[in-house]
Amino acid sequence: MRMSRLFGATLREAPVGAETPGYQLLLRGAYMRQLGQGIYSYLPLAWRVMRKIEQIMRDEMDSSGGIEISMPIVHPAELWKKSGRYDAIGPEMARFSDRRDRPLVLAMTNEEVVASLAATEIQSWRQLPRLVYHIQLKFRDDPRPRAGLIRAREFTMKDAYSLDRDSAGLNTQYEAMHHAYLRIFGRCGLPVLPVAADVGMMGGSQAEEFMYLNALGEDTIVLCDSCGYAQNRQVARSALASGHAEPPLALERVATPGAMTIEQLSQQLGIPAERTEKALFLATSDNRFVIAVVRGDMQLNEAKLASVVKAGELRPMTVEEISAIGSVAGYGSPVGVGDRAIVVVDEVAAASPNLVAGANEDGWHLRNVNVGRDYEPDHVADLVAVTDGQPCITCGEPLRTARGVEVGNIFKLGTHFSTALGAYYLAEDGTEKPIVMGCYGIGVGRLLACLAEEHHDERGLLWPVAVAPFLVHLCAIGDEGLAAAEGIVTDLELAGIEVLFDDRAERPGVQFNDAELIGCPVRLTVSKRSLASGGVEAGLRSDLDGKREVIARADLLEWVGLHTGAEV
RNA sequence: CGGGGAGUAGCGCAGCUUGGCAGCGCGCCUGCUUUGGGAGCAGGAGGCCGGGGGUUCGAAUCCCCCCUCCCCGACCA
Repeated sequence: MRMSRLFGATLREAPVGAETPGYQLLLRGAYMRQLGQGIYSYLPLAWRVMRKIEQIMRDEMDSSGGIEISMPIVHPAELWKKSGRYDAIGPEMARFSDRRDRPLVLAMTNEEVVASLAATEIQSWRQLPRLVYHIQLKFRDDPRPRAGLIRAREFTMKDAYSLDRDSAGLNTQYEAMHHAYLRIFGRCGLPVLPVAADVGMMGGSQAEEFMYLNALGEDTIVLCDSCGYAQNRQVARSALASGHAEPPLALERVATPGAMTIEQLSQQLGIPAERTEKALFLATSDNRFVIAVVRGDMQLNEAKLASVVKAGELRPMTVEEISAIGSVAGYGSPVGVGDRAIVVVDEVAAASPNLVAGANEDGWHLRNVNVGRDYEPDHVADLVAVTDGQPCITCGEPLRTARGVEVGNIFKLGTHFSTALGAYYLAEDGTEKPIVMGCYGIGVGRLLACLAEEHHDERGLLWPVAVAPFLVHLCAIGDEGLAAAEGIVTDLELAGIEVLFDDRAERPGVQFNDAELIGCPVRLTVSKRSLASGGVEAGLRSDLDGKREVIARADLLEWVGLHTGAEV
């Protein structure tokens, strides 16, 4: 490819608003341009990287028994109503209607379509297992897009769906996808960590996310360096002491004027926070009231609570709502008001006797509150957010937290979608059974963006060979260089090597800077000077300060193959 | 949605407080010179100053409304 034909020019300065280094370089290097919030055009360079990533995905999906299909991006709303997600999802899904007012949606993902296809195409156990996948645009009206392709609204996703007779089959395909994903990220050159994740509100029994650990990530991951425990904070647990062993004491009112927070409370009463409990008053989106209780020294993990009460999202109750159920903001507890809300108590708080809790009366608390005696919880469950330094649940060593970008996930769906959309098969024993599904996604653009964050230096991008837009960047300096370059390009391209040929009449400094910005693995330079010393100067992008060798034209292919592992 | 910030040439910015010719750097075009680390000289093109309304003799500048984009918090590949 001649650089003079490339669409898009490199920029000396990054446009405002591009905050992360990888995103800035992708813009400066003429890889992509923003069209609107969370919406991007891919220029030729990024498009080539995308296609290479996709090809790696196809390769690994196919060798895992997958078959590629292509499903629509516009779906009848009816389909999503059948699965229950039309109402469950909210404004994140783009909804519109056609000219006859039939409601449509833009695909966020394709479980419904796959289930609906399976309903017509799969009749017999003999046709299972199956794995279908496609690579296609998705639209999610994300409330807050950011960091370029790390979090876009329109994005390309590789999504695969497994169809099985039973959960044993699902487990097999799930495991296969787990390993395929590790190979995909490995081949692309992105370090990832699989972590256990929340299964969300659509049911499902197991989920893992593939995390690229980076400070710009939006997920918090809980890690144990000693035993390798790694889970999303949404589900992570730690080994926590369950409190003091002492017999329950008599309930006692205590005046605590102005003690609205745990900190003030423990100061006033001269007791540690772990001898208190705090009650959080929350409401579900369908306006069910929830009182969540955790020990005073711990933080509530809302994702865990939402999963217990099967709520999509939770909001704090208003002061008015809190008084309406007989409590007072700042002095709340389930004691005496527990029957007016769903009471969910963290298992550590439930096992801790004689805690100080709110009296549901302004300025008063209660001593020696005991769960089960003073109020009856509807659920006792793990509700606590893990924080740095807490002991690991498997080995007891201190945990640490890290930020990560979720670049892929695998998910055991079960039979929710197949039953909702009528995807049944006839089993060997003659009975009709629902197909057991799994789904497996990777964000292609997000993967590209993560690669840019991972592989760059102060001068520009630095692509791994497997995904580089071109293997070789050839700078031709001056008329002599330009004349000699033509033949070299032909040699390389005939050998199957992708060359980005800078045929512009730019000064050497401009060409070199652009080459470093664009970041192809090999840089070749041909000029009067290099020709005088016997050929073409060759160097690696990853070793800018390393020695550059002059290679005879006849030995170029060998040099490139040797230094990049490329087939020549 | 809540909080903070920004829209002026392709990109980066000044001008706005105190109303009076729309500017600077880079990039772009033409010519000459130059050719191993973002060249020099000369000449040039390019603007609904985000949009609408208002105040004023006069608005990029003051007032009101709207739109867009970015960043920080609740959600996802």
